[in-house]
Amino acid sequence: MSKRATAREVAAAAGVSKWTVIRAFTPGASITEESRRRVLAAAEALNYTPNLLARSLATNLTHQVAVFVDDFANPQKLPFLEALTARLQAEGRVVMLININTQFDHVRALLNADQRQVDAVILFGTAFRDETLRDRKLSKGMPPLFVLARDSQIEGIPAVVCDAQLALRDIVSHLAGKGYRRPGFMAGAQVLSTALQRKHYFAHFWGRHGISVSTELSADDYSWKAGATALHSYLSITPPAERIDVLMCENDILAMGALDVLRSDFGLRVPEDMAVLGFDNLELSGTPAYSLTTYEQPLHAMVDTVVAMVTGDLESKTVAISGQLILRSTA
Amino acid sequence: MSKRATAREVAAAAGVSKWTVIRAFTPGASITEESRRRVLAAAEALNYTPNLLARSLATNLTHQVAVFVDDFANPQKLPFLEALTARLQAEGRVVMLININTQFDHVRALLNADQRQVDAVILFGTAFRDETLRDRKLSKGMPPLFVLARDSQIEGIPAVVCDAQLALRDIVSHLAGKGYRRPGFMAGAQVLSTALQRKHYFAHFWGRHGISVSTELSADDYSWKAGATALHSYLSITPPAERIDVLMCENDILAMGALDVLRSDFGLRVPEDMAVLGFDNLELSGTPAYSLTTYEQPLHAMVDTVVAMVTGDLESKTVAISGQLILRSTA
DNA sequence: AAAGAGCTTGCTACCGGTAGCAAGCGCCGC
DNA sequence: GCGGCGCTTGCTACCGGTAGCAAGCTCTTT
Repeated sequence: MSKRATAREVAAAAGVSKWTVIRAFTPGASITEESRRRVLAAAEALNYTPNLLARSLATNLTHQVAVFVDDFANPQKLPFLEALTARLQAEGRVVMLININTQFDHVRALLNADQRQVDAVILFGTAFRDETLRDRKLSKGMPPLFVLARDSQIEGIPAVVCDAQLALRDIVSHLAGKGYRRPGFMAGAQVLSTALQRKHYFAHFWGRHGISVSTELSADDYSWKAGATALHSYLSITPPAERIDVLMCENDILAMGALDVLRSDFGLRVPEDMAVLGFDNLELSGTPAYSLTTYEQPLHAMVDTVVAMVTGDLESKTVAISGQLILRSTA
Repeated sequence: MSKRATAREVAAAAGVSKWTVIRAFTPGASITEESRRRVLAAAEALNYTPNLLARSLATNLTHQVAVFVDDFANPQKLPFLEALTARLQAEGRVVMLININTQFDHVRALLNADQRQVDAVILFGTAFRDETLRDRKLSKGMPPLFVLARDSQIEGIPAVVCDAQLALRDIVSHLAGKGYRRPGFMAGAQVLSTALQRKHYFAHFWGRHGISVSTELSADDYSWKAGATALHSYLSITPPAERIDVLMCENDILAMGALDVLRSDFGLRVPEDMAVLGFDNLELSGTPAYSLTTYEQPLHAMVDTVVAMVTGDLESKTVAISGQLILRSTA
């Protein structure tokens, strides 16, 4: 396992200077066809390819984009990651996947991403406090930040989200039309802003119908178990007559937990005894086992948009894109 | 947004040479406490942190590990990615997530990873042909390769897998004990080696009971839909009397598709009319809606092992780790 | 034939670190 | 008072590219 060949070595083999070698690998550079052929032949023989590390150091461009994720429980992350990596790779970028957790928090991750000179950071669905950035860090040339699939709580940091206002308007309008009158909301983790947005508009549009949303459940995190636990305790302490007749869950994973508790633990019928809605449209939400009414985020449009901002093809400012209500049997 | 401070600038501010600045940031370097304090104070003021790109170029060590993934349909990828990123980050490494697809194949991905000088490449559950590496690429100092959660088909490339032999021994022994006698196997994509291993041992251990596995279904990929479609066509063309009495699916996602078709489309009882098993133990496999009997891969042990190989704390050679049979109600 | 335009090539300087040599310095013992 | 040891510091050279200037060359134009 010998070391990689360098431009200098190729130059020696081809009988030119190393700068001519570089030019053979630089599109649009000034070089004769003859020289280029000789260099490429030598490069082929020596198995030379340019060292991108050295290039990045010199150009101050790594073509690497850091993606921060702090919640791997929601399967919805996977199709997003697939689309993000595919789109960025198509644009010649590569994803650095950073797991934000208690050992490796936002500050440390940002510092690391900056030291590695990434071209941009995408905060994918991860909560981010204002204080974090006040950590005297934003001051010096941090890479540009973008928030994906969650609202940006920070002035000047653009976000690309599913339009919660349109989504909840459609949802509430559908539910009100169906005759539901006692709505409840289940949020994942209270502090997060997306929860606030969805919850906010849910309450807002019910308010237009003269109905207030007084029941707010909160799950510990975004997982089946958390959704199941939250609804289980609600049903345990609330007599049937006082229960809500429709439950809007912040996402599908929570909704699935809620559905299983309703059907299996309490033997209730959905949607007759209680209707349930989710948000995301996971593959498994469409199965007969769940058949969950939900709202599909415009995944590809969101990813395309944030990638365009990263590459500079689109002005970087907060954008909300409309998704689609998916009617199934739970509401 | 000014540029990052460099060691040279900090040196000027602290009144020392840039090498002394470097030493203040190098653990164990020879420097007086006095100098270190002055340098760190200046660095703090200028918000200096070492540029890891430049360091990588000089040391030939990037502390970046490329992870190749070519199938984002299986939710099982997510907990693995979570553990992988967390463990590698704890070891001071960072994950470069590469999406292998038709636009960006293994050869291109390897070339790119090599040009970026990653310290290692982890092929996570991705199929890899011998020819790919014969692409006159392995010759020159490619980063070391490791295969995770799939067998290595290539001599000299270590793999970290769940022990299929033990797993299928336990599974078949359980099924035979329960009285099943007409086993069938559903594979995801025929060419992949893990499928071959699991299928191989499934047939092997049934053979010990004098029973041969003649029914082999194959799904187009690893998704709920593919599993559902495959079983649907089987049930459609096979009269009840000739059907298998237990179906082993290569993973949980396929098994879920199969379960929904059995129960919802054909109104059959599980496990009375046909038992079903999966492999992976997804979070949703444990829900009342599925309650799937499955086999849990030793996720953390596998991740710890491959990370130890990457960091050099463990000899790099193929390892199979035993998992655990999870008995639920489908078998 | 001379001059100028335009392409090609090599060069210096630089990106921001690391490695390891050698000089400077303080301190000790003899 | 001098030699020697050991720590600290600065230095040169280098990692493998990029940027942009300037010299060399060809070819055209007058």
